[in-house]
Amino acid sequence: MPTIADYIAEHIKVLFNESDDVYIEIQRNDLAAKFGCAPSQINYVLATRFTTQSGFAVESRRGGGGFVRIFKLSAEQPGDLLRECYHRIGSSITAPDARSIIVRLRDEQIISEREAHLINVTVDDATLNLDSAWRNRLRANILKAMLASLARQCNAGGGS
Amino acid sequence: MPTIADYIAEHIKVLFNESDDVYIEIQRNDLAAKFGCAPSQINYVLATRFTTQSGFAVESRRGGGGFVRIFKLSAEQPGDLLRECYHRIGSSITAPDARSIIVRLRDEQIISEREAHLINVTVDDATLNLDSAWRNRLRANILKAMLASLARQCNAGGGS
DNA sequence: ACTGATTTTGACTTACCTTGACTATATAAT
DNA sequence: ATTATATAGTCAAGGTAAGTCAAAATCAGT
Repeated sequence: MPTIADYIAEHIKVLFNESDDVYIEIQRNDLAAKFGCAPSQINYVLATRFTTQSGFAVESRRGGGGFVRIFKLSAEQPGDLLRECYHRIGSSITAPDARSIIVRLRDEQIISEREAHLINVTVDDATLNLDSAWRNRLRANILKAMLASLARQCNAGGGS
Repeated sequence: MPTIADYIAEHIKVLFNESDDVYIEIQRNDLAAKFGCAPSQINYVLATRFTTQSGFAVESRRGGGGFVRIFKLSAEQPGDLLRECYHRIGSSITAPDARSIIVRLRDEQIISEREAHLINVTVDDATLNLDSAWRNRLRANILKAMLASLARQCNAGGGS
C-alpha cells in the first residue's frame, strides 16, 4: 500500500513528464495542502527520493516568492565504460583503486586531462581527511556522483 | 513565481546586454516607479544580486542629477579569479555558497559546462552525507583542492 | 508482542522580500 | 550663505515561505 510520500513522489514525476523542461518548480505549502499533509513532509520526500544518487538535484528559496526546484539529472543510460566503472566502485573504494579508474577513463579519452586532474584531487586521501572507514565510503560516493554526471553529459551531446 | 526583486535584476542584466559598455546607469527613483515599488527596493536588489562576489561593482551619487552606476567587473587573469575564490572559501563552506562560486567561474568561462557539473555534484549535500559540521569542512577541502588543480592547469598549459 | 526502519507531524528556526520613516548629500535658486 | 529641491542610502519592522529536528505514529519482519 503506497504511503503519502509515495503519492507525492509519483506526482512530482508526473510533473516532469508533463513539463519537458530541465526542472520543475513547486510551492512547498501548496503541494502539502494538496496532499493534506505537513509541509515538512515534502522535505522528507525530497530527501529520500530525489537525491543526487537517484539522479536529481533540488534547489530552493525561502520567503516571499519562495519555491522548490527539482532538477532531473540522469535520465539516460550512462556510457558503457562509465557504467562499468560505476558498478565496480560499490559502496567503498581506496585511493589507488580510484586512481586506476581515472587513468582508464583518461586512456579511453572519456575525460580530458583537466577533468582527470580535477577528479584525482578530490579522491585524494589528503583531501578527504577523515578516518579511513568513512573516507573510503565517501570517496565511493563522490566518484560515483562524478561518473554519473559525466555519463549524463555524454548522452546529452557536446552541449553549449 | 518571480519576485519584484527578480524582475528588477533581470531588467538590469538586459540593460547590460543592450549596452555593451563597461557600466550602465540608472535613476533609482525612476526604476522604482517603473516597477511600482519602494525606491529602497532598488538598493536591496543591488545589495543582494550585484555584489563583488558575483562580479559587479556599484557607484552612485545623490542630489540633483544623481545616478546609480553598475559596473561589470571583467575577469582579470583566470588564475586571479581562482585564487580569489580559493581564499573566499576558508575552512568551511555551505552548499549554496559553493554553488555561487561555481556559477561565477562558469560565467567567466574559466570552467566548462561539464566541469561545472562535475564540481557541482561533488559539493552537493547528498553526496557528502556526513553530519553538517564535518560536511562543510570537507566541502571546503574538496572545493579548494579542485580550484588549486584548475589554477595549476592555467599556469602550466596556458589553457587549451 | 517486540524490534527496528520508515513515515508523518508540528513546534521552532532561518532566509528572503517589501516597505516606509528617517538620514545624507548633491545641485539650484535666492 | 542660506534655503529649497532633488536624489540616493540606511535600517528596522512586518510579512511570507522554506528548513530543521525530534517525537509520535505506522509498518514490516521475527
